[in-house]
Amino acid sequence: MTYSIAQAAERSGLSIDTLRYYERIGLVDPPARDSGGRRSYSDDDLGWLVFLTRLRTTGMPIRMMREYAQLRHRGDATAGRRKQILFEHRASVRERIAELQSCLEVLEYKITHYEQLEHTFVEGITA
Amino acid sequence: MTYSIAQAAERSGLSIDTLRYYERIGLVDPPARDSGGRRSYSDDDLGWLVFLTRLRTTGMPIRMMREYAQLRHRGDATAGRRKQILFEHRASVRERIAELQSCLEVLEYKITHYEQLEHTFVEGITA
DNA sequence: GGTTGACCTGGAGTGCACTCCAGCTCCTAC
DNA sequence: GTAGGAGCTGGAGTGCACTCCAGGTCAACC
Repeated sequence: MTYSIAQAAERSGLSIDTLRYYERIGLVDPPARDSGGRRSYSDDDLGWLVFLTRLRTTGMPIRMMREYAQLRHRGDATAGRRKQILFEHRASVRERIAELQSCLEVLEYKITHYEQLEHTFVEGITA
Repeated sequence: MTYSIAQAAERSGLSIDTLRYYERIGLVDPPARDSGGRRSYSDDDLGWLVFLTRLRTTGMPIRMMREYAQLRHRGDATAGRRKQILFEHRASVRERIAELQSCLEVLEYKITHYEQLEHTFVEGITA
C-alpha cells in the first residue's frame, strides 16, 4: 500500500505541514514520489511516522528523535545505541508519570478543600 | 517570614527572571517591597508560587493559570469556578498519564525487540 | 567615599515545534 | 480546453514560556 500525504497525515495524526517539516529536518526519509512528483508513503514510512508520534507524545525532543533516526539509517550496527536511547527515554517517561501523579495528589487535595468550603457555605446558608 | 527574590526563587524552583515575568503578566500579585524598593515575598506568596509550579508541571497553560489567579483575586464567590477549573484540569492530567502509560508500553515492546535482536546477534556469533 | 553585590526596570532576544503563505505544477472531470 | 483541487517549493510568521541585557539604584562593608 502507498499513501498520499493527506492519507499519511490522517493515519499518523500529524498535519501535512508537519510531515513536510519532519522531512526537511531529516526526521523522516524523503518518501517515494509518484509520476506527478507527489509524495507516496509506504507502510514502512507510516510505521515510522506512528512511532515518531509516540516518541513525541512522551516528550522526546526533536533533536533526540533525529539522532535516533540517523542511527536507524546506519543499520543494525547502531542497534545498541538506539536501545540505550530508548532505555533512557523510558526512564524519563517513568519519572514524568511519577511527577504527574504526585502533582495529581496536590490537585486532589485542593479539590477536596474546595468541597469543604462549599460544604461550609451551604451550612452557613441553612444555619 | 519574608523572602528576597533569590530566596523565593530557590524555594519555589522558579528562576528570578521567571518570578518577575509571572508578576508582569499578572500571574502573581506584586509582592511587598522593602525600604530599598526590593521585592519581599511572604509565606502566602511562596505558597501560591509553589502551587503554580504544580499547575505548570502538569502542563496547565499560563493563560489558564492566569484565569485562576484572577478568580482567586475576586474572593470566595469564585470558588465554584475555580474548583471547576481544577476538576477539569485533573481530568486532563489523568488522561495525560494514561497516554504516557500507553506510549510506555510501546517503548517496552521496542526495547524487548532490541533485546531479541541482540540475542540473535550473540547466537549468530556463537553459532 | 569607593567598591561590591543584589536587585531594579523596560525591552529585546531565544528555542522549540510547528504553521502559514505565495506562486507554481499537475491530474481529473466536465 | 478549462476549472478545481491536491500537492509542490522556499521562506516567512506564530505562540509559548521564558531568558537575557543595558543601564541604573541601593545598602553594606572596607
